[in-house]
Amino acid sequence: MSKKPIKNFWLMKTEPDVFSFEDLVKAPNSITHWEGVRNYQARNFMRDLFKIGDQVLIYHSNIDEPAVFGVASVVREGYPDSFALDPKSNYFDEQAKKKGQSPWIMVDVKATHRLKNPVTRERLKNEPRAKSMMVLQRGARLSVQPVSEEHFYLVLDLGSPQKL
DNA sequence: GCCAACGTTGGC
DNA sequence: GCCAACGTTGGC
Repeated sequence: MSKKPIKNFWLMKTEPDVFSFEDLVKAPNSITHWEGVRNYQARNFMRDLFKIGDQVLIYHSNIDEPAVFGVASVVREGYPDSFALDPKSNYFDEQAKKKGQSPWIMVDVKATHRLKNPVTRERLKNEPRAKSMMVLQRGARLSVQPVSEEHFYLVLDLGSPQKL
């Protein structure tokens, strides 16, 4: 008898002007490395808790109507974000370069479902069952956040996911 | 474009 | 180790 693996659920924010869910869909095999996370708490989630098969809600922030647009799954667990060492990258980290080692972590994710009805922030705010979602809390800036299983499936229910 | 909330930096 | 100053995020 094998133990059922514990799957985690996450939400990752992205600014669609920089990288959108559709950009992820269009990437080779719909896979990309999620570079540029420069917050320790978010990094620690990716380093310590992201497991292959975990499911991720992809959320667009900093736009008129912030919303969850799709679902991705983790296909590679945490590894060093080498963009921190590349002076040409927007995510260059001078300190990391000096040390010759990147303290930052990235993961690879693959788009699996597009939400036919993107679930807007407004919609979630009007949904009592979503009230405690981290992304809705005042001042919640964390770009990588845990999501409960209940909230994950609630968003899917509201969004009419289509398999890619 | 504004600004509240938050994280980081650096002087002391 | 405190905390003011500063920079960034991101909703509105």
